Amino acid sequence: MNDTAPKQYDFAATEAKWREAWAASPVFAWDPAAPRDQSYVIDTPPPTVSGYLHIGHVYSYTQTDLLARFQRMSGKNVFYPMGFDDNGLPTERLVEKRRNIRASDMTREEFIAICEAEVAEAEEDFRSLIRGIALSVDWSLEYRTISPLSRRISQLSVLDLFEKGHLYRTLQPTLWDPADRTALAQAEVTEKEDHGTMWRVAFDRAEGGTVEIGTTRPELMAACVALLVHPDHPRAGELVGGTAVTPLFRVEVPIIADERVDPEKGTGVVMCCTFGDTTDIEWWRDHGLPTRVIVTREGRIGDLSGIGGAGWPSRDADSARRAAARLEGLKVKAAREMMATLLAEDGRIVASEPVTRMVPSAERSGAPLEILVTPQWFVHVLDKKDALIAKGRQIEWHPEYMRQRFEIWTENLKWDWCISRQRFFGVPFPFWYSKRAGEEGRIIPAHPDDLPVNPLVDLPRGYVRDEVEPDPDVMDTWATSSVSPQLNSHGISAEHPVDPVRHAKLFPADLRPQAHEIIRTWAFYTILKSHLHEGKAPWHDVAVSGWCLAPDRQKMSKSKGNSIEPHDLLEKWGADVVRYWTATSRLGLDTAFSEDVLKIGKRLQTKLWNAARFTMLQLGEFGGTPTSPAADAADGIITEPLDRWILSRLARTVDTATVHFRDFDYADALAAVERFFWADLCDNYLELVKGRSYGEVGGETARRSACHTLWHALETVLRLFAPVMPHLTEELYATHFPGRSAGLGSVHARGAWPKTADQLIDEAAEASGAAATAVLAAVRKWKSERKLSIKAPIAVLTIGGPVEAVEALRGAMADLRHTVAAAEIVPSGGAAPAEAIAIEDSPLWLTVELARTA
RNA sequence: GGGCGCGUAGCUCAGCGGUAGAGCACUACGUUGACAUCGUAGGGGUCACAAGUUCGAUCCUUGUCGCGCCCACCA
Repeated sequence: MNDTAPKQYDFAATEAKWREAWAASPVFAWDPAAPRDQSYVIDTPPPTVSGYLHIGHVYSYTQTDLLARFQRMSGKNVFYPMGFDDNGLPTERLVEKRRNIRASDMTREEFIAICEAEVAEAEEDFRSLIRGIALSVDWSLEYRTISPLSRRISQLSVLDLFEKGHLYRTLQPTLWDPADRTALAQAEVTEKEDHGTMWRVAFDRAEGGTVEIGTTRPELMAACVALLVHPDHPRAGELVGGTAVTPLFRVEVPIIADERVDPEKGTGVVMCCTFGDTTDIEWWRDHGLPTRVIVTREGRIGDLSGIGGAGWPSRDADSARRAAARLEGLKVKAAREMMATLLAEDGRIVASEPVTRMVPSAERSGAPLEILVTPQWFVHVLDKKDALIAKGRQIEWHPEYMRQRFEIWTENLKWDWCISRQRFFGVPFPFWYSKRAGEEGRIIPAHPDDLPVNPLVDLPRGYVRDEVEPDPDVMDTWATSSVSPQLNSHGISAEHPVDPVRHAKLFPADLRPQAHEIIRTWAFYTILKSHLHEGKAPWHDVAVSGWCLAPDRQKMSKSKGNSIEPHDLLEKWGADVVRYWTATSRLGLDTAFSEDVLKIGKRLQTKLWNAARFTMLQLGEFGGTPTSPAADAADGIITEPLDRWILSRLARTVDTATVHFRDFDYADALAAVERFFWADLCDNYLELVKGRSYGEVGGETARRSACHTLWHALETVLRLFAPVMPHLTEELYATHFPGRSAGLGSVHARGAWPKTADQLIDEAAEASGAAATAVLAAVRKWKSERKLSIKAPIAVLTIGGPVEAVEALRGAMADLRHTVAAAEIVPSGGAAPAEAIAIEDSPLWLTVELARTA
């Protein structure tokens, strides 16, 4: 026993000490030899190396760590890796911003080299933060989505999808980000409010007269391929089947009836351009309209010289050329203004009014999207919605309502998943296109054994350089991160094993922790890939964390100036207190940052430190060798009712905490442990047992019972708090329970969680304890109301009430007498006298006769 | 426009068909052998609003309002 612990807890020094110790210890290591049913596999979110560390990382990663630590302490062989999602567009954007460069201004190799360097630096920041908050990850499992193995597995994934017919390459209208100059998937689209103008433009009709359309994008006029009108439009009969002539370009376009036109909007007549929005695609496809794309990959109006040519006839080629000359090369937005001017000059603008609407924009760059026709790789998803929703239902979502986000997103999908990106820092597609005579254009997949390949450098088996055209694209970053379970398990499918033994042990995983805003991306794509590769759900549970909001409940952001730097937070409070704060908020719920909660954590830390010191003080030279509460009780060591009471309360706390943790309710688990520690143990038991532990009340047997109980109570409480406050509990455990600590290796070790079977339940003793604490509280209150010291001596304390209630107190009388400073306690079987004080939540009453003091 | 979540003491949050809870903050008193404290007591809430179901609603139903998020074909 060691009672020479410093009076105050130095969190900074202690946390630093254990950080180092854990780094060198195997306590968090996954054991590859252990059987699957003993393992708990976590599909850790690999943070996107796209920016800065924020408090949200601390918040959500810590919550996962609580669950990981519980599982490990419960005996599971926890697979808890850390990964970095370092490839892809997000990283490229970070690099371009930090280095003030453009990927397009240099060779691909140069740019990738810069990315690698920048990423290494950003990852080190993450590692430092993750160590700082004491995530119990096994660093030997660290992975990066750009590593050779990850590239190999990502390419295997694509190859497997290709072979199974889930992947196709096609030239079709696709969402396009003109700022980053790449195709995008639906999940990367966000709506942005835009203030624009609705113009009413008059088209001439071939049949004579005019027809007015409404548009917010006149710059697409040259791409107009039809006018559409609702069949119930008042002029439908007159217009449908006729021909309109576009202003300026003087191109004839058909007027078509279609139910999808909203008669209430604009003029009730709309122009279909290739392509202004997704409805245009439907009209274009359904009515077999020509393709006249005029916007370039850079978001400018391209070459319009085709107008007036054979495939694109114009009634007035000169007029078309004059308009084209003013427009070509302009960015879309400038072209819009120019077109408005040209139309006005031509007397075509009937009216214009300002409108505010939501425009689909790229999530990353913020640029309004275009729809271009480019060759891209797609994964079939639209025909698998039902199967995916069914897969989602095999997974338990925490909280349950988050499942809906997945289902709503899945149901509303409009596009297959475009996974090719015209970017650089990513995983290339393992494909070439044949130029060999007789098979021109044939897709040549890489041989699986050759992966990873870079088709720009490598060649497919049996071909020479001149015979192939390499696929130049890289994969969407989600196409690689969506196989994060497989990046860890080292396998994709039965057809493409990498390490079948490991894969069988790690896939499917047990837990996917993640934030709610990426349900539509990361969760969705991961479920999709697992389904397509092996027909399985990728995990058993999904734990969705909420956000950390600023104290004003606004979203934290640098620009608003209301954000809190993780490093400042850790420096001020220490990791354990920060972890306490995150442990008090539940999964899925957004939480306002609150210093008050940190203060409570700080107070708990201090209290735990002092309670441990005090317990050790009481144990003094205690040389016993406690085993477990249950065993010590069976051996006749735990004899006193109050000892049996606190151990019974402890047993119930262990049970409650265990149940809550299993149910992902770490916050409720913590609350139960706190309640026990603060109220039962500190406020009551430690006070009640003082006399006995000092040898002033009862004999040697009673003292021994107290010492064993104190020992068990503290030892168990430390283990219960261990997931939340790892440094403090490790320090106290190692200091005060060196034997146990050495035996386990750490308070955090596999199997260190208290076992229900080791606990002692004694209902009779619980009744005694409840009665004793009720009396204690009543006497405290009585003294407090009289402004007396708690220590004020009592001559006679009379306790009466029903026989069983008084009887329940019997074994606790000596402890109670000492604690309330009473010379004598008299049990009474009689009726309560007039001056008797009722005791709350108890049938007992009492009377107090104060000692005469000099 | 649809959906989901939230709206409980000044603050952060529990609770949930039967006379409202915790911690923080505030006030008063006490400070006892661990406690840069701790303990006891106190003030403070028409549980967003309205209607309904019920013997009884903060809790169930419906509607309204506010906040946030997700989704939506945005001409």
